[in-house]
Amino acid sequence: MPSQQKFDRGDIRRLNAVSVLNQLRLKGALSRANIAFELGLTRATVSNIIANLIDASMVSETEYDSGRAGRPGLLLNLNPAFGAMIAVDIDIDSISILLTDFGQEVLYRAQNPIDSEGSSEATLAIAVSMVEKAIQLSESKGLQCLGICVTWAGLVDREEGQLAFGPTTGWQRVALKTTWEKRFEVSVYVENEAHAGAIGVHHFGERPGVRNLIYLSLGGGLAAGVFVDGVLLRGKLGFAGQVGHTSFADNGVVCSCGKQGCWVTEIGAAALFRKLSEAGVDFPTNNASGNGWIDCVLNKVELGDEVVLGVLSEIGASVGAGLARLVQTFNPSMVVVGGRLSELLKYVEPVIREATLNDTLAYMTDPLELIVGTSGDDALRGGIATVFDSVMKNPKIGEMAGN
Amino acid sequence: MPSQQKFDRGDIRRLNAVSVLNQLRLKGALSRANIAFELGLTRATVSNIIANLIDASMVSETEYDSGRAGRPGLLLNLNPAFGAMIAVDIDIDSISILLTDFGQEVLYRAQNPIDSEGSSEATLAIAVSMVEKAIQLSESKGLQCLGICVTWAGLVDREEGQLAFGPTTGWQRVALKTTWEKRFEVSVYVENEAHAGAIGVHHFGERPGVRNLIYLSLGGGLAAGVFVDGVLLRGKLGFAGQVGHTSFADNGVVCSCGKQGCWVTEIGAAALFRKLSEAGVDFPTNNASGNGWIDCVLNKVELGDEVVLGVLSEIGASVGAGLARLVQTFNPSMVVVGGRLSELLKYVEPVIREATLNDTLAYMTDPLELIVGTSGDDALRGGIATVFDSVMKNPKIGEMAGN
DNA sequence: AATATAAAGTTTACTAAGTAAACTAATTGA
DNA sequence: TCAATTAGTTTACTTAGTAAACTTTATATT
Repeated sequence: MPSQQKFDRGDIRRLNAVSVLNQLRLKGALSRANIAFELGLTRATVSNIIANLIDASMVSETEYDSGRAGRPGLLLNLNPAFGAMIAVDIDIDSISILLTDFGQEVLYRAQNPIDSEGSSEATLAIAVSMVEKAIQLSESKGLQCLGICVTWAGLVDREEGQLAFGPTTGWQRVALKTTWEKRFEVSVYVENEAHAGAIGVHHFGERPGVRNLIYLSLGGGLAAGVFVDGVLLRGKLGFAGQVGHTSFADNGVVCSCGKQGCWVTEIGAAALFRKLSEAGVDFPTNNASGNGWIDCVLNKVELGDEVVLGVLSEIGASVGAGLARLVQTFNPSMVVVGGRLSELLKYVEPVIREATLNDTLAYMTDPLELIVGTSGDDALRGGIATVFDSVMKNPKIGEMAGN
Repeated sequence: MPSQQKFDRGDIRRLNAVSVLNQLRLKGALSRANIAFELGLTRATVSNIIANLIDASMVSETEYDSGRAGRPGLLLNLNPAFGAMIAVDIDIDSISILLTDFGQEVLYRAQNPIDSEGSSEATLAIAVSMVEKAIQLSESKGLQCLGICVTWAGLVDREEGQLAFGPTTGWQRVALKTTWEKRFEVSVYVENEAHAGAIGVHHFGERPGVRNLIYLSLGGGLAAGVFVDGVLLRGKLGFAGQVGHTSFADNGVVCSCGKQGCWVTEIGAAALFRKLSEAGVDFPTNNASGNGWIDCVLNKVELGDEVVLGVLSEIGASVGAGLARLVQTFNPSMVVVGGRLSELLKYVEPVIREATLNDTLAYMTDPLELIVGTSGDDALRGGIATVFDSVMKNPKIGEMAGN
């Protein structure tokens, strides 16, 4: 099968409708004429497409765009009332959920702790109850749920909709998509946490639509989501970006994966925990498998604790050295370090930057935008973006008129 | 600007015409009905497109496809007489050229030595005379030249059509596209050698069109060309795949790039040269910067020289260790090791395979196809493919009727 | 040998989704 | 007040598909 098969007239309408929705997503309120200008379509065509989208209640007219000479344009927006979208992130010791409307405004946000050693059944039961609550809430606002995206830091089989393998939890082949789709009667998507984080930054970050982006998710685990020429790198089985388990230190620590000296063993949460202990820093060590101790360390950093900053600098240098490899490999325009540990590492951002540039051919990084530390919601936002994209790419024009 | 702008009716015809040409490229002689079945178009539509392509003389009818019940189909092929395509590869100590017709049959192949320390002017003068000869030859066969692709192991600025920086030669900003386009009056493309090699394998290799492929070009330098979901990874500036200069050995040799312990210093030609010397192997050491000595080593390997095989095994282990990082990063279905040194390394292919799998999560490589050693023409073939693709993607239907 | 069946390619009528250009509507500014 | 300007709609047209009937040319069967 070649890379692309045939195209027919339906494709052109569908693709143009997606382009229109994408404009509204990226730029907010726009008139038909604005959109026509941006896309190079005629006003007639855009009017036509918009009529369909309004019929489908995906787009709504809001206010007039006055202030200029000439007839004022009628501004259009994604219709918030079209429905609700849900993202769930299952982390090592907590589950987070985010509910937004179709206009991508947050309606609800919650986080519940889970037992980091718990079974997949126990964990998923909590997730289910959180989703139920979110769906109730959206229905109470008259919004039907458009889809649910679950993100998770492990290998994900998107087609089967299952968690294929979790390096930290040990979970294997945990089915989710089919079960939840039956239960909630909406489309369910499963994504790798780093991939979702990259999607979140790509969709909602400082440069929406940035075409060449490396997103590093650094917490208990370590993985990357990479956008290449505007497309998320997935690989043959969808497991691309497992950079945490690439060898890094010659005489490193034995990793959970069985190998020795993986990058994650030098910069992941376990590495921080180990190095802080070695440095004699006083912090709660009773629950190493959770994330609770990180708050304490964060506190110390904010107070300018030199010893902790020293440890972070050491880790930052290793973050940069590894990033350099990725930069040489991908030649991105932007690198974002996210995940729980990025909240700490942003205090040693210069170290990371220097280590990265130091190990990179100068030509590669001309210029390179490096951001350390994000909102912490990257994966959740990426989950929302995933639901949004799949709704957007399948507008079902005509089918859901008067819905 | 969003990832894709508008689509109009012209696009659909153009894209379908490309799909048709792609079928003919991949599968050779096909009838209109065959193509219609493969692409899911109607026979009427394919007939229509084919009429255009025959008008443009890109496609020709050859023989009848009898043997079945029913009216026999008229088999179609890419029309060799449509024109000639030229690929030039500028290597460290030689220039190679390949001339094919539009049916991708080789018409001429040549190789000339160059002074590996020579100036860019001197080198390009030789390249120009080789191209002139090839063009003369194609014109003597009544073929007009459709394009020239020049490949080169260094950073390439495709848009400007210049060699931006050559790590081995030290060349900087050597303009080529504009000069040659003026001189030869045809389109000229410039490509990085590893990218071209990947294109060559993707286009002409054992799995044409393989969607997730890592191609490693291993010679004096070391770089990768990577296909991700069917698309060649280029990166922001087009410099993606510079994996040779990623740090690899903790206490490694100082590299030509100024850093220490780059992967290329452990597995590139210089590494082989160094390790053979250390092992006391007797081979011509008078011209380390060229490739002449490799033939001698190849000879020894073919005779089963244990010491040389030992050195190669050592290098093979490092090749595999580095490949593992790339496999973890890209999750490919196929890895091909090409370039001059691959002719030697194929004798230690099991070592490379084991080292690769040993450092890779098992889930990633289920299965992984690894090929070490190629025809040696990967970049040239990729150059031909580049010219072909650009002609194919811009069929100029109607414009060149009766050409 | 005559006829049925099968498949390839063409023709015809139709349709969807663009475009261009004219038209109508609603503002600002001289 | 009225010209200029811009937004959105309407109309006539074009392109490139589809479906289905038709023609052509083969093989298979009686």
